[in-house]
Amino acid sequence: MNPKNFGAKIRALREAQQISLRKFADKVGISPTYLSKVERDEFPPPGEETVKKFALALNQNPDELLALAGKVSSDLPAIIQQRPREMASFLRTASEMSNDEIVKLQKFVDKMKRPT
Amino acid sequence: MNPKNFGAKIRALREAQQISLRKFADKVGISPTYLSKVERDEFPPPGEETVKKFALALNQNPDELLALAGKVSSDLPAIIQQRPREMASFLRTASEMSNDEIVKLQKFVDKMKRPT
DNA sequence: GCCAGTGTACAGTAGGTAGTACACAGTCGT
DNA sequence: ACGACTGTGTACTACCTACTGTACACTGGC
Repeated sequence: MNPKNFGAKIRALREAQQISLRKFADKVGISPTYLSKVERDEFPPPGEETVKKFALALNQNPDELLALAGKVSSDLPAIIQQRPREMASFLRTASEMSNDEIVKLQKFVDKMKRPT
Repeated sequence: MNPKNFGAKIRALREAQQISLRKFADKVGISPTYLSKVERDEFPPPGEETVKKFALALNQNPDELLALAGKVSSDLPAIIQQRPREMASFLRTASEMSNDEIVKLQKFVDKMKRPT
């Protein structure tokens, strides 16, 4: 929930790929210093764009990595804003659902997606 | 979509209630100066908490007023973060739905809410 | 024993967000 | 014509986010 172990996760993933801190920093376009602090959770997680670059470089799901960073991809708020009442109500209901219910809901939505 | 007429809306609502700028500023806990600028869209909309106070004082739906301000209530991102993949996927699908489909979805969710 | 590469400590900064204080000008009732 | 309102222009400000540059210490290979 809180972004306490974001950095640790990044470090673990990076080390698993055998990339040096400097190379990785280069790849995602930030300074090694900054990355070092972020990986040791001495600094809070970077901004949305940078986290997305992390996800790309480390083959992770961006939404999940962003969640670990305590953020959400900015397209989601934008979607909510287009139907604020409906989406807010939906999300608040969904937050109380069990996993089973979420699965059912996903299936229902999937069916709507495919024509008929 | 963009918060261009947020201020105008606030002013209209406030005038409809016959409340003076100063009284209203007092009520929501900000300075009259600031409110003046906000109402004329010279300043961007205030922060989340302040907008919620606006909504309360003006009998508006907070989520809708927040949307007009280009924001979302912070509990919604928090909900997304608990199931990032599912919620992100759902929202992106929902953003392409017609109004009819949204209504259908709402009904489905409602049915899940009520036990059996 | 050097130097190339590893990570880290220290000290900053630029830009945005969410406001405030003070002083002023116009209007209205008495 | 005075006081008590109304809204507004000018000028800041404190805090936060998302970083950077420089310099340093340690380790391994040649």
